[in-house]
Amino acid sequence: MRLQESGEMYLETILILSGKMEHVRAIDIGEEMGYSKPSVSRALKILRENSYITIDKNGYVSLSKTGLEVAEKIYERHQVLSEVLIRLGIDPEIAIEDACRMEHVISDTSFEAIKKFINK
Amino acid sequence: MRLQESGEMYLETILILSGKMEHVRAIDIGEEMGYSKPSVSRALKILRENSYITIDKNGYVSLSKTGLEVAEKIYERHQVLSEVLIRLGIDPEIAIEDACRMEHVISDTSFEAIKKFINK
DNA sequence: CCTTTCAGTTAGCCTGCGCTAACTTCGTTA
DNA sequence: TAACGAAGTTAGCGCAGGCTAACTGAAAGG
Repeated sequence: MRLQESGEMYLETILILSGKMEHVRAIDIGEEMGYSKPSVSRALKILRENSYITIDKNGYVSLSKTGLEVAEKIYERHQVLSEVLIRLGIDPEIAIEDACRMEHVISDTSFEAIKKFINK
Repeated sequence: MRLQESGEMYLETILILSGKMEHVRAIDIGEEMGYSKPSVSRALKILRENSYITIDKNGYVSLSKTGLEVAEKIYERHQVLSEVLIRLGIDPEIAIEDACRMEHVISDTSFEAIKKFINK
């Protein structure tokens, strides 16, 4: 199952929250993303059914191997793209917003080229 | 009415086709974009209701002032972003595909910064 | 111990935007 | 003139992914 932009955002959010708190629950994800509980509940169900995450009996959400791979890939893009835009002189707030949308639409090829470019 | 990515693509396509042919019809747009006639018909109806285009009695589609502004804005982004990616060494085919998705998600601010960057 | 609160789920709605099937309309051609 | 083909429209489906309302179940407090 091919993950949509929405699914990628959930995985990235889970990764980020995992760095901030011991246990990540659906409610935390909803608060972070500004979504309602049912929206999160359904999204997590789909991610779980496709083995991107696991949810234990306490409701704690963890990324699976593939989920982590996706989340890290998107998060790296987020970081690198923000960095590029900020270096071009854009206000960090706007840069981050734009990076957040661009991170889902760029091909691996283009992203690698951009990354290589800023690393020199 | 805030235009979605889909609406922007239709306007951009109309602009491009206007440069290639005398009169642009719904069927031409559908062929160019790979969409069915009903999809195009409905999209054009919405664009017409929101005054982005006009359609004369022959079925010839024209961009209105605002429609043309949007189309040119998107088309410029398309050109500039493709150019940037190609300069980074990316295969033109991939560069164009990526530009085609990025053109809808970048803020004016970031786009202007990127444009300024490649112009020197 | 009962009640409240919090987290999560289920049911079902809405919008955007693809699609097919089937109809209309009109111009060309046998 | 009858029929065919091309273009456009209407009706209605499907999926993604938001939402609210309302339910369940467990923990916590008076």
